[in-house]
Amino acid sequence: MLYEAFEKQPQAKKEFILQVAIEEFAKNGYEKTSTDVITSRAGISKGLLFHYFKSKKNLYLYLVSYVSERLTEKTLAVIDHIQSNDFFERIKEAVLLKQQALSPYKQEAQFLMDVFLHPPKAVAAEIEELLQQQSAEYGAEFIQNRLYPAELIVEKKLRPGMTKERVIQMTAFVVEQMSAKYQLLQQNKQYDFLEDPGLFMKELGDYLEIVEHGVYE
Amino acid sequence: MLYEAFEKQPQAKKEFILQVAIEEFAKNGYEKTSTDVITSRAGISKGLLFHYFKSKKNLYLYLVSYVSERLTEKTLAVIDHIQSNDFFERIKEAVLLKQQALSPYKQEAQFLMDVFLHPPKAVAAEIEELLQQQSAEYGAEFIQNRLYPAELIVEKKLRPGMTKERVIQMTAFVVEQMSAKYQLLQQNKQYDFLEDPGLFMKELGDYLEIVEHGVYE
DNA sequence: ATCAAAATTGACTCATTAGTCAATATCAGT
DNA sequence: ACTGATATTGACTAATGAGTCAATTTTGAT
Repeated sequence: MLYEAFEKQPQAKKEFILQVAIEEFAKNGYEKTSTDVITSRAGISKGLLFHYFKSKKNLYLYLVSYVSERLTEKTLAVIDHIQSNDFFERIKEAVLLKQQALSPYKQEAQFLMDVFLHPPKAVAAEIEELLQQQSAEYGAEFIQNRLYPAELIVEKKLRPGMTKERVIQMTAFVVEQMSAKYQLLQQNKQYDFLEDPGLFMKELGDYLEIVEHGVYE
Repeated sequence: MLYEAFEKQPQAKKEFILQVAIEEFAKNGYEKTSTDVITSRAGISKGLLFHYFKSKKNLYLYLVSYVSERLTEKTLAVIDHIQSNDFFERIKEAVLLKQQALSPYKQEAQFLMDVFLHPPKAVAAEIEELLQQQSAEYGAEFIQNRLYPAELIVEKKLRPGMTKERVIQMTAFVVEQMSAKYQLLQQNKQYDFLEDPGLFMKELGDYLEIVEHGVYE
């Protein structure tokens, strides 16, 4: 078993160590995070951390996997509670629900977003592989289809030349880029959109309304 | 005069040193760039670099200023060559022209984009200030108005409830986020959109077409 | 209580890096 | 050629950080 020394520790201790590590990586990024700081904050010796994980890189990859799994779980749990049966309403509802569900996991969300946006060169290849595997395992395609269900797009109302694929592509683009944009604002502490999704949802709503009118009729 | 020891060097030498530094910072980011590598590649001693710039931070800020000025210049030069008188056509033309104009300055473009996207904490405050000042000096507002000229939006054709401001906001959002997205692809060497703007322009065109239909009539 | 295995420590190594400074080389004016 | 000023060097310092390991503590079985 990989990391068996670590895994056999009591759950509370494991979680505390991971939490500290996530905080540090989220705050400083991979390179600038010091294992000395992690160990002293977590109240364990340096030797022990390396006994558990062998290397900083392994610790980081473990965290990526751990956080990704947890957040995917939360996202999945939320996705079935969506009520709306209109394509665009549904997306707004989904974004809002997801935001709410993830609001207790701000550091984790920030950590993961950072992994995607600035994968440290030292671990880029391994991360790619790991996320690929995990997105297969957890059915990223399935989630995508729940989030942007093609069958809710009213084909007959589409403008000539417009396709469902293009609708989905543009909508996903808007949602993803908006998330990234506000993530950046949040990282620079200019806005906390997990606390108050108002501004974010307003801008998203404005854009989606334009998209809706842009693809239909 | 700031950095007078450096400024009084022959132009060619100055440019070579700056070029090397830009390359290194663009490739590695602020933290992971080593002054040892810069000096050895530039063929000068370490002491000399610090004689010129006092600190790594100063060198970085100097580069931000230098690159930002040069690229803004190039952008300004291009902006008057735009022919199109349709709001959306004009934007596509502008993006393409700008892309072409900046294609000999790939490293610089990447460096600057990186400064915006991941400002190193150690210099974040100074950068903010510097860019603020420079955007005032070089008339960022002016450029913005040339790129997204409100007077080319046909007010009478706008849907009820739609405003010119919202059109501009959404259009700018799409253009900026597309640039950021492809910048990231380029950084990960998955696509070179300065060499071949085809894919980029296709996606941008698709989106802008939806926006156009979304705001008019 | 004893003892072997496992957990844990923290001082140490080795590599790296920003920044310094005394020594040396170059140059300009006489 | 001489000299003072300026340009340039590169070995050195001090700090930091990943990873190691011999020594110590804890644990659990008998």
